Amino acid sequence: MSNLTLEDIAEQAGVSRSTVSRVVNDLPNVSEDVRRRVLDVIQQTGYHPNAAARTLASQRSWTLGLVLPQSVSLFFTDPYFPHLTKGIAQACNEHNYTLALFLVSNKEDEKKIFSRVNRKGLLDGVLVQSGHHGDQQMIGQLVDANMPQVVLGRPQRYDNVTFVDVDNVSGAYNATAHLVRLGYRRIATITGPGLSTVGLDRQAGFTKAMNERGIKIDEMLETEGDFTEAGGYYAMQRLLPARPEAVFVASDLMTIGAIRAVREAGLSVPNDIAFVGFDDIPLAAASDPPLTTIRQPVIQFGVRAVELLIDLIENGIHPPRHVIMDTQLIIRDSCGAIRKDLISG
Amino acid sequence: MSNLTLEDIAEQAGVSRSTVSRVVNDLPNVSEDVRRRVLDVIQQTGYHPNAAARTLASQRSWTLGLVLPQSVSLFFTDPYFPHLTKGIAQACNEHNYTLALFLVSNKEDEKKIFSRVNRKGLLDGVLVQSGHHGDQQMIGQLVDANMPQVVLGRPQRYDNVTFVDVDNVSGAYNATAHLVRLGYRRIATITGPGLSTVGLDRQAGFTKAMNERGIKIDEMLETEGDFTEAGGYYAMQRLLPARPEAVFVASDLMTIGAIRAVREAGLSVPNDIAFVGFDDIPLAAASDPPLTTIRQPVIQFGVRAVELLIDLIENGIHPPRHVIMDTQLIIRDSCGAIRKDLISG
DNA sequence: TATTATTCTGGGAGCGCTCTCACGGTTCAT
DNA sequence: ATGAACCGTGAGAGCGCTCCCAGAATAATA
Repeated sequence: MSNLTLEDIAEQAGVSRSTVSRVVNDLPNVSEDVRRRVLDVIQQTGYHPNAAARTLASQRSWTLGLVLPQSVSLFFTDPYFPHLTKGIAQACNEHNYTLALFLVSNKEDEKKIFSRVNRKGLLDGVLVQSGHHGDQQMIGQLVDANMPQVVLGRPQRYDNVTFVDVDNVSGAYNATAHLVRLGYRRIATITGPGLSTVGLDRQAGFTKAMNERGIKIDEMLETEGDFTEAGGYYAMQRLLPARPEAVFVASDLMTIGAIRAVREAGLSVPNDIAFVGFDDIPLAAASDPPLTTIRQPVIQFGVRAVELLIDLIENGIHPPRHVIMDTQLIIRDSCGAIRKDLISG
Repeated sequence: MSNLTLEDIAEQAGVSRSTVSRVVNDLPNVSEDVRRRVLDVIQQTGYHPNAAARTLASQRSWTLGLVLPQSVSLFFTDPYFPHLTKGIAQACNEHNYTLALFLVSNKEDEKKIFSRVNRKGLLDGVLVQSGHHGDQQMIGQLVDANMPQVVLGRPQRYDNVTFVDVDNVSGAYNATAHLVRLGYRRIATITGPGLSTVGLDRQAGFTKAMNERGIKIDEMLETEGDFTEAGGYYAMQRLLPARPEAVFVASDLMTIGAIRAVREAGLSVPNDIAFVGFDDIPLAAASDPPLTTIRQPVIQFGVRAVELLIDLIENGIHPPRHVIMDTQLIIRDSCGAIRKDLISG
């Protein structure tokens, strides 16, 4: 049906191709009369401009790429990434960009994907999720290729790259400080993988809060998770013999796993062990008990990243910008705040 | 850097543009000698063909669209869709297609997205998730526009459209039959939304199993959920007064919510009420208790859909095909099978 | 009224590729 | 030796759009 071209519309409206192009792109210098006539023909025929031709001629594809590296195969497990993707997709719609999704699932994929991402005439710019340090290669290559790029999360080396991040340090700090405030002293932490900046930052926030409060950190009370539910479960089993009163866990999903381990050991949350998580995934409020956690502005995060990228595309490469977004402590039951209130009240 | 064209490579290699094109596209009729020479130049210069130009000339974009309608804003809540997306993305990579993601988040979006999806020169074909009956419009429009399309899940009207679906009826049948086999008689069900074929099919399977076993269905034991955790929770609260012995729930996420309601009522799973869910999401195995459920071949499902779509694109529109995939009963603790075994053993 | 500025419109030259066709050079059967 | 068949190569004509530039038409100024 719609193999119509600009030329066809021009003919039917009795004007030139250039004029139709002006109407389609909403440019000035077209008389009201002509504009209406052209618009009518377009309406009647159901004409849509050909995207490839437009891209070729204008050197703009109106398409953004979202690259999620291999370490994010968690994609379908932790609701964080789908949620983020939604924010990004929404923002793309808003700005009339198309979103191309690149999920790297193995080392072989990575090459294919990079050559596709880097191909001229496909993407105007790229959002890259920063994951383990092994993923950083892509970022460097894109810098070299002069492809407009915004990194999601703080990359390992970030001096010449624009990124958006959440203030993980202060988030973790607040979570830990909250536990201290409630009177806990034997506070443990389940960290993220040591290779990720997110994991490291959250651990740093924990350490900072403990140090500032003058609480010594027992090394038996620090253990590493991998951001999965099962990872949280096993981490907690390792922690249990050291008898922590409270745990700051670097993600909600791991917290859910950790609580499962606590239950299995015949203990209860928060009476025997209190928890604060991170992320505020939808399940956090519905968990048993509801999770006290650090909320990230996930949707806003995605939106902001897209805005930065579009700015980069449309206004050229200026000095790299670093946007850090704030988190928020959400108090529910898992930290025992309510119980404490009752006692002190 | 790479604003090289075919012509540049041709010049450097001392051949014509056509020959370079043949080499790049791995076509025959190029002497080994020349091919090597051209390949060398490409290697050295880091040349990549321009995607838009290729698309314009060949009328093929090597890009597939994935459209998730508004009713799937669950996207970031139920792990099912991310998981499916992963399967699709993987298959796209495999076949060297790029995946464009279209998440409809409101009515306004829908128009924008449709006109983008339908635009010539952007997509070679589209995967559309079938959701509520309100979403069916897109499918019809794409048929009208002659856009190659594969529907994910069975659409309302499906005579002239290719789709992939899971055998929801037999899955639900097996789930229910399993509960009957374990000796339960007061069996309830939490269905999906009445507007979705998935929900309806699973309910049909439940009904069929009950009828075949000669068990009357108490209408107090049927209630509708919306595929969310909270929906399962509230549905279960409605069901509790009717005192069911067992419940077949149309999704794992709702099952998790339902179990939460049971616990809050001071009852235990599976001792007081047994459960079978549907989907086998990753959390199902880690839930407390681990969920007996119907596993869907999610990844395979996505892969199959992509294969069908590519076939449609490359070999033209033949009679629509309907692929139905099998499910599998995964027995864990929530159905009480283990307890029953102990009693009978 | 003559002159200059301003608005509208059409023509043309690409954007970087694919694909058909034609042509010289081999190789084969006749 | 002669014609047919075939392979490797290059030239040319698009694919459907944007965007610059040059006229024509109109409006504003002297």
